[in-house]
Amino acid sequence: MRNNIKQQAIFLFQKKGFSETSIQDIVEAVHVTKGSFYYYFTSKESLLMEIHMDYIENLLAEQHRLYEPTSQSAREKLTGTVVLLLTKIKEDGASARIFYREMRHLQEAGYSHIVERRNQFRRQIEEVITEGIHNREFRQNLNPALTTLALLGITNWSYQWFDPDGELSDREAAAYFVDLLLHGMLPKEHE
Amino acid sequence: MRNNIKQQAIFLFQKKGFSETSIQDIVEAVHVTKGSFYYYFTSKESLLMEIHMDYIENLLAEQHRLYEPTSQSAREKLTGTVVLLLTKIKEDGASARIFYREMRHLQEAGYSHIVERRNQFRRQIEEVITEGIHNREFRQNLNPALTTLALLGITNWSYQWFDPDGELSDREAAAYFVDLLLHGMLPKEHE
Amino acid sequence: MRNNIKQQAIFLFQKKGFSETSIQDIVEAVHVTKGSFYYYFTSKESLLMEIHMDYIENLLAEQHRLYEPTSQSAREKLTGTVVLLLTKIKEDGASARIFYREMRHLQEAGYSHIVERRNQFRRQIEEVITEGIHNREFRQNLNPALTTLALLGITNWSYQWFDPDGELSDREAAAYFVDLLLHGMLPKEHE
Amino acid sequence: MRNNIKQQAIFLFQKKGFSETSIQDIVEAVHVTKGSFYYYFTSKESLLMEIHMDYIENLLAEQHRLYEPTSQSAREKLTGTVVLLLTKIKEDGASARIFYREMRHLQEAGYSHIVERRNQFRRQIEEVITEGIHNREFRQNLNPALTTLALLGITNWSYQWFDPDGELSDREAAAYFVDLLLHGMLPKEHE
DNA sequence: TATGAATGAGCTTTCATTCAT
DNA sequence: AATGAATGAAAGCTCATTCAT
Repeated sequence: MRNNIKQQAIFLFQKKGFSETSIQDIVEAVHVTKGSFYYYFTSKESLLMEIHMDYIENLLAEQHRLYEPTSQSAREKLTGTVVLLLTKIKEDGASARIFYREMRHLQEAGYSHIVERRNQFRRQIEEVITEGIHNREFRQNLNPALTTLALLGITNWSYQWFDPDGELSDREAAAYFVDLLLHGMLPKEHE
Repeated sequence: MRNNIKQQAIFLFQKKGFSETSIQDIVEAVHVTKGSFYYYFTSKESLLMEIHMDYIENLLAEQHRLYEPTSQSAREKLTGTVVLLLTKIKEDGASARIFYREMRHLQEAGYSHIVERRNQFRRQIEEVITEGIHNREFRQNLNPALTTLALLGITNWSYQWFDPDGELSDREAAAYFVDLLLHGMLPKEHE
Repeated sequence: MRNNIKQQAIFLFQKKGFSETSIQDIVEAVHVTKGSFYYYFTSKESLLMEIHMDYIENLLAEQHRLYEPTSQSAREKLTGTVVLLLTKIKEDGASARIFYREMRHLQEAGYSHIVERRNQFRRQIEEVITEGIHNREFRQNLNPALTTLALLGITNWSYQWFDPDGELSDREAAAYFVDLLLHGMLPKEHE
Repeated sequence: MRNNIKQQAIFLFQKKGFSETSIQDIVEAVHVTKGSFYYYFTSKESLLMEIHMDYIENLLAEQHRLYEPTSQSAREKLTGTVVLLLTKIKEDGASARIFYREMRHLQEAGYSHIVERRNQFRRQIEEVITEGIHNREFRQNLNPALTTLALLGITNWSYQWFDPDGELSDREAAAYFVDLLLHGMLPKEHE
């Protein structure tokens, strides 16, 4: 039940937006009464918070799993990150879209917490890039912070156009973006 | 007056969101009455539409001006595009954020129109890239559509973190992103 | 309209209690819509506050008028006070009952204000009694504070049983209570 | 358990009011579940009725014990009554305050019953006064009904200001009020 | 050109109560 | 004896919009 409500809410928040989705909308979709909703959740906003928490904690856990093996090169980790983010769209696209759009409806305390976790995710990517620079896997004059923001821009923007049922698969898109990021748009000198 | 209302609305929509901003909020900010608002605008949504139209039409006009001179290389046009988009944040940040966040509140007719104009902007970037491939300015196996989406991802995501009053200027950020897109992250072979 | 709402609210609050009276109840009695209510009052509680303010300010004004003439004896002032309070029941009984019963529904700020004004009314009665003791109009071992509380107890309790349409008039009740307070229940010594 | 619930309810009803106290509030205070509440009480209102019954029956019993000994003078009985009522504040203040404030939430049948018992208490005081008049303990032109209401006003109003932990004890307050009622405020003639 | 009164639909939330277990 | 899930009605309040002036 609790989970049922959450799933329907994710679907509706993503489709119509948090403010535009009423508790009525949610309980109608789940075929229960408003009373039931408030038996399981203390407020509409606490439901949103829970959705945010589920999403970011899961993402951080996957990032942790990805970066753990010390044997991997920075380049492999970076590729893994892009794949992770694009794959998430297929599986968790609705949650992700909510995450990047409805955060402002959280109240101060929850908001700060989510921002902190979100920054953590970003900083860990920055570290991988810094590592790659030291390794000489990447070029020396890269700016890790800006490069991370570029990477996140590319992947997060995908939530606006990527169609999991379209011709282009998540892995193909990820592969293309990694290649673009690594090699750039210019022809190789010997071409 | 009309313009006054629009400016305050842009500020409030950006700060609090479209749904969270009431007509009351707007008219209080402008120091007029609700009646006045409805003298100038037929609905809250038509005001939003107008804000969207102003933004996209202005953007398309600037794109037109940028791409017109046939003497320019694809690379120069691309650089210009990134600079244009990042510069807009400083000057028009609020409108831009509304544009990418509140579009869903437009009703069908307006929505489609905006989407069409937005696609037009995107396709014209695609064309520049295609041109550059033919020119051999860019490498031959670039995917113009995906590359454009990467470029838009990087620039549009900037609205989430770019601080016009921060240390990094809009031009510096643009320069870095263009360089990253063109050369990629890997070291040059002879390095 | 504003006043109309207030009058009906006073009637309903007195009859059913503040919490038990819904905005719906009030607007139905006035034959307007809920929207109208909130056009005139910012909240149910602010309406209650206004009722309290009207009541206590009016009472203090009447007390002021009563105590002003310096020619009057303490005894006359005291008589006037009892008459004032009992007369108010006939004219303002509903407001009075609300005043002594629903104060706790005011929020902190308003509550403190009302308490302060209420104490002021009480202290001014105390002063009259103190004055009468110095004058030797009253006996020397009276406790002004407790005597005032006794007087207020007698009059305020009247709101529980006094029927303005009954056989006993307000003036008769007042006369009796003044006499009782002044002379007590015991027979005179020479009786 | 049953009693536990009742005690907590008395505390909460007195502190927050009947309507403002939810079943949830009560069961949380007792550390049981809502289901348990309804195992012991049929409704919130029946709990209130029971509190009222406990209070008034106890009060009547104490009055009975007080008035029984035929040897006592009317004056002694009256003094006993005032002491009884003021002492009750210290011991049963919460119940008393509920009694005089929340009666209106009882439904018709229970309400009438309580009113009847309450009147009985009042009438028995009236009888003592009537007795005292016949005895010539009190002056001949006393009105027993109004005098009783004055006495009840003084004592019941005490629930609004009397602080059992303050400097003034219940017995001292009672003594003062009895003295005031018996002798009045005026100086003795030979003073 | 501008106002202010009025509306009605809808919102989030609370709560006494029921009932199968 | 006690629980916890579920309900439905109603609460206070907000808000885009209308319209006579």
